[in-house]
Amino acid sequence: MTIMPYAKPVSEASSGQVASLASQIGRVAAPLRSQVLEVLREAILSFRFAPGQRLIERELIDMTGVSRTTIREVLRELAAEGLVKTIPQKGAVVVSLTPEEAEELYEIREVLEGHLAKRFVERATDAQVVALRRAFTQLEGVVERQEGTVAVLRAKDVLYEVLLTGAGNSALRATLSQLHARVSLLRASSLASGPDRPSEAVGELRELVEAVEARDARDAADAMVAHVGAAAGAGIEAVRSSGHALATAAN
Amino acid sequence: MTIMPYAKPVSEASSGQVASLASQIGRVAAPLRSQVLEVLREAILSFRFAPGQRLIERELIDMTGVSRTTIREVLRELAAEGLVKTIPQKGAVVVSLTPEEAEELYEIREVLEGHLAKRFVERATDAQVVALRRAFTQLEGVVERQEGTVAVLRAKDVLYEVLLTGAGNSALRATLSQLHARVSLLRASSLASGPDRPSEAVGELRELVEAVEARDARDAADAMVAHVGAAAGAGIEAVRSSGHALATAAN
DNA sequence: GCCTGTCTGATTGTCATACAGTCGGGCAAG
DNA sequence: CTTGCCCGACTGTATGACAATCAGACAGGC
Repeated sequence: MTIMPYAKPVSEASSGQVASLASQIGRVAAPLRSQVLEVLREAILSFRFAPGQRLIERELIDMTGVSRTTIREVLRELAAEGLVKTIPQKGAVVVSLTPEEAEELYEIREVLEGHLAKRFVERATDAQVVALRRAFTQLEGVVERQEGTVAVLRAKDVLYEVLLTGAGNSALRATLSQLHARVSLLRASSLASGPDRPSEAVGELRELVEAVEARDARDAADAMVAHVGAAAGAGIEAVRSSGHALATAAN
Repeated sequence: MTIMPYAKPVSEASSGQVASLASQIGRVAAPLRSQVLEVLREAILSFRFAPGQRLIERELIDMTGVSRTTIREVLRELAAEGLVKTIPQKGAVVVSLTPEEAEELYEIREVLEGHLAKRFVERATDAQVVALRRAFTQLEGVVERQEGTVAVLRAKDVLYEVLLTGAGNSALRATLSQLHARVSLLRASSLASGPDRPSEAVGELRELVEAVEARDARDAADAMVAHVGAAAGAGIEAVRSSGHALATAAN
């Protein structure tokens, strides 16, 4: 895992209209830091770093090839995101959720995603509703054809993306992203989920999509709440059983 | 503003049962970093650093007396909290909210605080309900006696604290704290609020307290939503008028 | 054999310094 | 007045260093 300093001639864009140009020009500027942040975040969420594992600065330096300064700043950001916990004199440790904490997070998600659904119904354009249906159909296909957990997660992400965009509240998007990231710390190696949570989820989401197409905000919110609630049940159940804080891809 | 490195011979305790003892022993260790973080956060929220103001590392170093390493790590944390925005090649700038962003934040607060009220009704002990009433009475007194904005804010904080504790969801607490911090970036120097938002707020909160005492979760949630909604209206209105992103202590 | 005091290595917390890259603004030339 | 160059101010990143702390090994005493 080596990060070439300024390897990719990409640019994180400074702002506004220039952004699009910047990428064409090949201006970089994507601070090394943000690249490292992405790499580590990804590593945590994909469980290459297991929950509870210590993240030793020296090792991260060796892995990434960047300096300690950079690593430390990244660790602060990860800590603020809730993916890592910093123990004084001990350093960073990948967060591992207790069932109680998981429950709390799901509780918040339920509320916010209910709102998300409601807002989507209220604000989304017809095109966005169509996009939602399309994303759902896609997900449905992936689940039916049993293309594997990763594919399912990717399809779900797309669907979520549609919802978040359609709801038009970037603060909500940011908040939910963070919650999702933290919750997904549950989904560990033991990808042996419950019976077949995926197909159940599809059923729940179908309700959502139909409510949205009917432009019924309340039904949509209810469907979403039900969905998250079910996911929470499955997820937390899995955590409780599988010993520590490892769970499944309940959602 | 000088932070004595390890000024207080305190140490942040390692864990568990020792913690309580540690404080007696006077062991600290509160990493310098966290002290600086608090100082800067406070400085931002109290508008000693105005929204939009650049936070130049060198100056922060001079102000606090800590090294650049520490300052930079703190800035990353503040950025993750949403109090500061980092512009590539330009550094940290105190966030200044646009009316739209403010609206988005209030929207989320509305949802989450409605839930907070509901949860409080469902989970709080009788003692906590009494504490809520007490906090409210206190606030009421402060507002009536016109003891000033600071006193009002402090009284509100107490009331919130009771709610958050009673609701028993620490993730919710963390999320809301962050939202509150960001929203309060609106409340700038121009403390000339609307007509008399404070007393209106008291009225709204009375509804809340009464609903709670009646153990009516739905009413409590509604009251809270109404309260936040009103605060949002006042706050955002103030922002729009007072030019940039300065507003009032609407709430 | 079990408990306790001590030593040591591994790591973090913090600091000082250095240097390239970038941005903004001033200054000079056309 | 516009264009282009130069400089100073900062950030982004790297490096080396040192004190403090913690965990575990180790040895000595009861």
